[in-house]
Amino acid sequence: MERVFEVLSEPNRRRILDVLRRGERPVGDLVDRLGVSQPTVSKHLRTLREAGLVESRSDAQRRLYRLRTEPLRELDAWLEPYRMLWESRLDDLERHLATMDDDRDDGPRRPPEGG
Amino acid sequence: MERVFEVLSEPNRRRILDVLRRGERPVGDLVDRLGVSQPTVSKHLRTLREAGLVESRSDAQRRLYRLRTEPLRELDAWLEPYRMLWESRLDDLERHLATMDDDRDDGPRRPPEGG
DNA sequence: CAGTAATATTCCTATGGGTGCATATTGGAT
DNA sequence: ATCCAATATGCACCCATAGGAATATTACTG
Repeated sequence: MERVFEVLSEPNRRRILDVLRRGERPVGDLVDRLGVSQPTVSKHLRTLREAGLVESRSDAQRRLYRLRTEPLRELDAWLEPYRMLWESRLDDLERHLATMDDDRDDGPRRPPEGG
Repeated sequence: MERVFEVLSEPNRRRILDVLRRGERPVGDLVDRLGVSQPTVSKHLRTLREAGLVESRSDAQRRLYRLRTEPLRELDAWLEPYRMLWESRLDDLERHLATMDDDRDDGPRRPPEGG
């Protein structure tokens, strides 16, 4: 699970998956579509393969890559208990309350001026 | 989206969310439950807050943190087109075929042995 | 104001990841 | 064997990040 998130955090890898969602593709195709170097694509494919997100088969010199859904199913399963939160009306209530006492505290802390 | 994946890739942060799923909690509670140092928890909470995954409100010296579902909904939306893949029977067919010509190629390449 | 509890931030260091460039490997054709 | 096309790997560099230890900040109490 940890690895799945790490792997999916890279934008080019998600783009690769987006392409493979349409079907099997050779590396060269992905290189063209992503507009990044061939070694970079190959490395991302390796990462994806080791995470089980894609698999490959050989066609002469080419390698055809295709999607594997299993890790994505696990991700979906991880999400499930959270999904229940916003699918219940409970969440709407909480969001309503949150709107009322809005106390975000982003920005950095500043020292008291003049002292 | 990218940031959401990065943030969720950290195990302690996912554990924090798992706890907050049950409801609002002060930092000290999270420190106890996770068994990691207080500064570490505070840093993770900051990361989570900046990613919109949690929000906080003050209760005297304490800060109560609670979950925000919005980024998780986005994650869920990202998953949607992929979910369609395994929800259609098409995927079962593909997996069936994949079982037949199984040519994973993980491990490093080895030179041909002997002549 | 002094003291204390709860939490946040800073500094430092070690580590992992992405990319470019060069090169190795694989498979097919001649 | 040689040459070419397609893809994979190795190496160096830089940037981001997690964690520990120390310290700062905030809020309450007397």
